[in-house]
Amino acid sequence: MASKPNGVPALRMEDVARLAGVSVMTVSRALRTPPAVAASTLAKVRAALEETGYLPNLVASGLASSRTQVVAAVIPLISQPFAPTLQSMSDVLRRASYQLVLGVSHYDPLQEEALVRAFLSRRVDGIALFAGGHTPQTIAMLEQAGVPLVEMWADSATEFIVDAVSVPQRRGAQDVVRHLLARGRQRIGFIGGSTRHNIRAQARLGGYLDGLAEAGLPHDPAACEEATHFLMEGGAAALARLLERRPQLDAICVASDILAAGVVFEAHRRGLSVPRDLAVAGFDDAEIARSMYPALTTIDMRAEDMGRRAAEMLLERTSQSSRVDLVAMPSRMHDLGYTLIVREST
Amino acid sequence: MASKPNGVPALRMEDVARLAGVSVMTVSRALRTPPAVAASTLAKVRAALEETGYLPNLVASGLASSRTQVVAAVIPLISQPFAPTLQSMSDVLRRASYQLVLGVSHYDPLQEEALVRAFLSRRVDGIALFAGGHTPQTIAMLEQAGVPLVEMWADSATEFIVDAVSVPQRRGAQDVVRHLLARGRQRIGFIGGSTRHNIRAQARLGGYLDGLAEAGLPHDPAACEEATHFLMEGGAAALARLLERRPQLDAICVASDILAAGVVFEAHRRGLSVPRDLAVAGFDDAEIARSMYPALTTIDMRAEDMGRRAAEMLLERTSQSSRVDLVAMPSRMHDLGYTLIVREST
DNA sequence: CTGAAAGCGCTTACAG
DNA sequence: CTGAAAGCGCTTACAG
Repeated sequence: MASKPNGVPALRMEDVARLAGVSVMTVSRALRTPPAVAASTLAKVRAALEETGYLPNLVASGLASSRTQVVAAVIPLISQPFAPTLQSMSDVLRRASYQLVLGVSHYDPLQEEALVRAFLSRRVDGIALFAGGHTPQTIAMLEQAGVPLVEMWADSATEFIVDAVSVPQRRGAQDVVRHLLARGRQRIGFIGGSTRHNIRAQARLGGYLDGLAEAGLPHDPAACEEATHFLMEGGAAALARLLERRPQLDAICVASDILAAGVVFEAHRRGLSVPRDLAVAGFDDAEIARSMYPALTTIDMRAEDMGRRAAEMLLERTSQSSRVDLVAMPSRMHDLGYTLIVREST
Repeated sequence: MASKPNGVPALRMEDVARLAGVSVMTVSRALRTPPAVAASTLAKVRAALEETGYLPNLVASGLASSRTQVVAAVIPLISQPFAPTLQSMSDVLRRASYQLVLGVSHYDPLQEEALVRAFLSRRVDGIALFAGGHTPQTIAMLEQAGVPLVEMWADSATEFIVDAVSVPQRRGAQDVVRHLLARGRQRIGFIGGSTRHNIRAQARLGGYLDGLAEAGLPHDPAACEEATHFLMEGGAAALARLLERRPQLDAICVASDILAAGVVFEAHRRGLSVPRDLAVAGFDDAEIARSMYPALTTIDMRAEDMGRRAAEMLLERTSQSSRVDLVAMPSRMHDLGYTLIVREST
């Protein structure tokens, strides 16, 4: 079975035990709870470990202990602004001896469902999802599995399953509009991602509309445009469509920095100066927001805190037991707040 | 053990078998090799599967079969230009019923070693690494484990362990210099990443020097700068340092599009027009290269083909047996070539 | 502090 | 086409 063509099998704990002159249980203890082993025994085991270069079989230990020490995260896209969230999540988990595995859903509830199914089959000890847009089957599987679960990037008004980390995105978008109005802009357009299956896109559009309403400005549907995909090109193309209908806009509230960067590039391509001719504000405080010229005014979404807090919430659940009752459990929502960062683009 | 607080244990194959009135072996076969089961039996099993919502325990099956159906990739950074590689890798692997798991090394050989150790402990069926910069321990572990292995993003002249997918990056950088010279530029600077532990950075710097030498131009070390990190800000800061020493440069050959974007932003910030005052060429054909204004001249590194081919090479090895002899095995290098893409920035 | 026994939930290999 | 037995390499739970 697990043998090379030339017949050398993989090392087992038993090989280490024989070399150290102890039982496998003692090797197992030396690896997991060293203080529970006599110092002299520990030294013998460690010497044998060193000599053989033994690597524990975590598949076997996962089966025996019903704990895989793996946590899964399903993200919509493998790109900014999610990288800092994953980084901090991974850091917190690693310190607790958990490994983070990733799945990418492309904003597709069915792909998310397939990923959740695969992760549950691998018996991960916890799952982090992005809030909203789950299929009923996904939720049913999670409840049946009783796996610790946290949702991230929720809006503070969002529905969620048990635990969530949120940011008041709707209010954030409203603050962007207030800021643009305070800068003297009156004809403010909006570019966002598809609101289908995406509560973040919905919340941001909602905040834009709140901001207009608060100022007594009418909602002009023709001044709103949906980007076809979350790439800079998507933002550029959306601005082109928008300006064709409403060439007199003097500001754009954009629901993502990636899209906003594309908006700025397209404005430059058309000879418009940002912010003189067109003010552009983004969302997320992604890397490009502070790096590009002009630097983007944006909403800091606490991406790093989001990952840290999500990981901590998961760890609290996993420490309780390997299976939890998602339905009966009191749910928790941790709201992180946000900050409007004013830079050169507005 | 694997039971909820309220006492409901996780479903096992045995539960499905009992409901379907067959043995666990028949359920196992129905799941993995349906044609080996009689149609009427299959129907009964499938009904039971459906009714229970059973999810196979892949941890147990991994232990029993010595195959986890998981392939690991260790990447330097979770960002462009690696996303398309991971995407195509993941697609090819999924079609073959393998799952891709990711590790991020931050260009640190010790972190790579820790990741490889973790993946080997989880008994992944294959590992994809970025070529170069491995510790001796990493290589020793891989050889002892006998795990199928492929290295990506090698330069065609690079050393590698067994299998590799490469692009002639050195020649690519040389072509960039030729292109800049053909555009009439004479004072061409260079900005790259740290060449420490990074054969890609080394190859690209080498190509730049080849290009100068070919044209009979002297190598001016003060016209070369190393970015401190692979972010746009790193490219911007590097240009600032470079122009302080050599303000008369009329072109910059940059070893990465991300850095090149930062270079363009910094040029704009200083009131320099790109390409009129300063031509800027990147490398990788990352998303931002075609999206930004001005769009970047760059080298298409076949990022997508790289992932596809790497996955295929791994699958060929895993199909042979679960353990392979990396030392005795004939190694294979697949070179993908590259394309110079001329856009607005030069 | 240490170890022998049983078991985790599957698959392999074999028998019928 | 189907199933009973053995085993994958660990950990749990218990005994000493």
